[in-house]
Amino acid sequence: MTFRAPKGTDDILPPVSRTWRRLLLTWEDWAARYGYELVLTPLFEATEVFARGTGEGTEVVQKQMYTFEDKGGRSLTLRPEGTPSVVRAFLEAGADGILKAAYWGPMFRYERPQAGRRRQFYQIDVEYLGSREAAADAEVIELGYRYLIDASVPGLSVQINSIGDRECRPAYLEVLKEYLESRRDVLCDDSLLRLTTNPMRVLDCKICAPKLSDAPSPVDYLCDACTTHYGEVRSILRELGVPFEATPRLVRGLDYYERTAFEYVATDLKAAQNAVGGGGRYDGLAELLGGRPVPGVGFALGLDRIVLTLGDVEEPNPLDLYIIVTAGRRREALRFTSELRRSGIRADLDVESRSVKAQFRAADRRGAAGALVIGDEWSEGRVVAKDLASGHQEIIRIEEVEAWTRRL
RNA sequence: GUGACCGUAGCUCAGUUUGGUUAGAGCGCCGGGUUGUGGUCCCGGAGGUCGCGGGUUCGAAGCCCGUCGGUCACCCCA
Repeated sequence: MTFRAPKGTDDILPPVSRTWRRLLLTWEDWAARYGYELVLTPLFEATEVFARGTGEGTEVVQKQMYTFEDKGGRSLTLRPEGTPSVVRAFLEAGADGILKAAYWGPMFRYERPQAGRRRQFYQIDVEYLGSREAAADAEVIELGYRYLIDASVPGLSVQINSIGDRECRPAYLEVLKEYLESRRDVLCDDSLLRLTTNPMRVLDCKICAPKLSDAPSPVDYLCDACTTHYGEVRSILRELGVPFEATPRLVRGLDYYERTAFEYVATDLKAAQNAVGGGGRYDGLAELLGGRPVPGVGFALGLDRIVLTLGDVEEPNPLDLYIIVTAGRRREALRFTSELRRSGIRADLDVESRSVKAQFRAADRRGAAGALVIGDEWSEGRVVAKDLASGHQEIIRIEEVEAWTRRL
């Protein structure tokens, strides 16, 4: 073995890739049902898009970006997340009104790999741009929930919170800082640093949080507008039948979030990285990128993590018919297989001219429902058709093959 | 960025304790047993620079150092 995939990246091959394919197909279905349209943006952007969008203060921007200079001297960065790109694209297109965007693809962050944390990882994303309404928040949260349930993620819990907006957060931060100053003695080194850079994140610290149970929560300092918004989001979610847990200590790691913040947690997952998705409202992001105000709310789901929660169940590569080629009938077999495929039957064959025995074995391993022998009977317009589950075999006319297959 | 554990066949692992001659098993893969018939069974085959580099030694998969990689946790987040 000479080359390996770079550290923290994965090759996704069968049979595991079958699960990925299924997850992506069902995702396309759910996105379409909720009226979200495909939006594709570049995998890299001007570094500034993330520096200003994702936020200079975030760990992601400070330590985790794959940044490089191209031959024209531009500083570019492989996207560590998708939201700033979509907002940038919306602004660049001069779009107005509402855009409901759905997409999926690889994201890149330079980190030490572990279970559920890769350097190239895959997200399923949704952005609802152009509305400040709580109904938009609720719809986005509902869509993610319905999809994850359909994907059968075990032990799913939806946790939501409101972290205030530009009106009320500054006052809350003052109160929080004051409180944290008074508890300096119990804070860990990291939290002492965060006290000045991003005090809300201290509430997220695994070491300190248990000792700070009496810390002020953002929800208790919301302005009237935020309180109303948060109340509406919750009441609509109840109306829609989406179970959730109000989690006052939930805080997000990206700077642009305000008001609604939420996470999808796979509580059954033993790995430390059990947040299978997360998101929130980002009404200020467009302005951070130098554009006009465009409100928005969205989520990102970690595909790799979803797959992780599903365990090692192997999915089949469904096949209706395996075509068995005998000596001298190769051309006929190729042509007939093509006809079957065009009529909607999942058919495959062996191009290696191996023994009939080997081909039957292959048919069995592929889990094909039936096998067809293209042999001497072909000259009379007939083929041997074998039901591989029962072992029953008969000679049928070529025109009957399609109907015979559908009965299997 | 910090720490712990681990690298032997495609996969899962034995062999390292006490260095000793040709490095093993199961599964998987390919072929034969039926020159047109799968799953079970029997037989055979392919496949390994023992992660890589250096050192100690008459001799290293095994001991020492380094390095790369993997896994998990911290941190961070999807």
